[in-house]
Amino acid sequence: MPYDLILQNIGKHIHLEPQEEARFVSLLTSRELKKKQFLLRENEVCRHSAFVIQGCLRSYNLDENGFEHILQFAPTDWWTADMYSLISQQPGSLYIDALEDSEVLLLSKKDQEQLYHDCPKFERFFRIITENSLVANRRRVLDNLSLSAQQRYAMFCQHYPSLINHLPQKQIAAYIGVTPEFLSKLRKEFRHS
Amino acid sequence: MPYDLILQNIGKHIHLEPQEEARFVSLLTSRELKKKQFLLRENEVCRHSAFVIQGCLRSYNLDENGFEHILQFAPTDWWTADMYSLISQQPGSLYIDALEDSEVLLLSKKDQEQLYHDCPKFERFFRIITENSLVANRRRVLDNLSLSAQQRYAMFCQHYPSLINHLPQKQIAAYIGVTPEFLSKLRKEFRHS
DNA sequence: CTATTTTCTTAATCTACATTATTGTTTTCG
DNA sequence: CGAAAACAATAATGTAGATTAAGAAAATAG
Repeated sequence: MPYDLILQNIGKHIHLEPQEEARFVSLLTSRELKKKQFLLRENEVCRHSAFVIQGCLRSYNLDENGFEHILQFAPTDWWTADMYSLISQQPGSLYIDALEDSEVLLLSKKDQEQLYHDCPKFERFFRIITENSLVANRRRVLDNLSLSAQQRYAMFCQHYPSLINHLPQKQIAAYIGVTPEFLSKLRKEFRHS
Repeated sequence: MPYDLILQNIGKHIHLEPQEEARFVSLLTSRELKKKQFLLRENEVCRHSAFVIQGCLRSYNLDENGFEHILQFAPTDWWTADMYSLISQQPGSLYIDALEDSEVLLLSKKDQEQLYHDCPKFERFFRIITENSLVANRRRVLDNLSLSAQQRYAMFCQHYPSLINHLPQKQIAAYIGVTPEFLSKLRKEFRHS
């Protein structure tokens, strides 16, 4: 069964009894995504938290010129959602799609809130991973304000070594905030230093 | 008593019984900060969550050239902390200081976790405000990637109208990620359009 | 109230990064 | 497999925003 990974993921922060595990997995639905297939589009309402058990997703928006800007990569063992839309149940601005053939487990907002109510441990779990995500995003805000493109690329390599050889460079460029052409230049300098 | 504001702040998301309110406020300590006085410095361990009841704080870091980059303004009715340091209890990279004479209420990490344990409602409260902060920070990451300085300034004016006339421009520049000189130029264009 | 410090404006010059264009390479897929 | 599409490298040119400098205005302190 494909639930080992998500139960392990939760187990990093809270301990679940067998019947709590059973209850939890009973709420999950599975969904396969082919490469480039969308889990969510701009202006849709996000109704689920998604946990990646295979493959890799990304969430991004489009600017007024149609360029993509990547908010998050979600490889295996990561959670993803348009948090603004999920919380407010208003149309969001994010696209979420698959960078390769992938599989996700979905937990609906309604079930998630019911879980919080029935078993506060789950609220603790999501409180903790939300805190961790907040720390990472605050770090990224400050990095974008205080580091050069060269330094941001170095940080990315350091922080996500497994993604570097896995993702097309243009995706990394759209994450650190430079054009693919400029990243190509940066990498050349990198090699010679 | 100066606890009305913080109880109201909490009351926006959860309902507390009188004895829960009493328990909560008994854990708070108050601290006054003169303008420019620090609540936290780089390399210190952050041991408290802070709630501003008077004045305005800011959290920022220094880049390799000694320039300040502002992560957050915390006016009256806002929470602030170095979340990375608070969670990990490792030395952090943030400075937190007062932009004007201010007063904060402090809740220690230990007491906060005890509260979570004794009364899950508090965990819900902090889960919710952490989610809201995450949404705001993700929005800011994408704005920094996809908007021009002009547009980021316009967003700031729209999102924090009360801060615009309250803060020195150089602080706003250090928040949106431009030099004060360039912001001055932007504002001139703004006026003539 | 005055002196000092901090903040704001303006303008000239500079640079990190964007844009555009071209060519070569790799991946995808029928 | 072979054709098409996506990706990457390189280089010439363009520009948003940085840097430097200097003076004016405002806030602060003594």
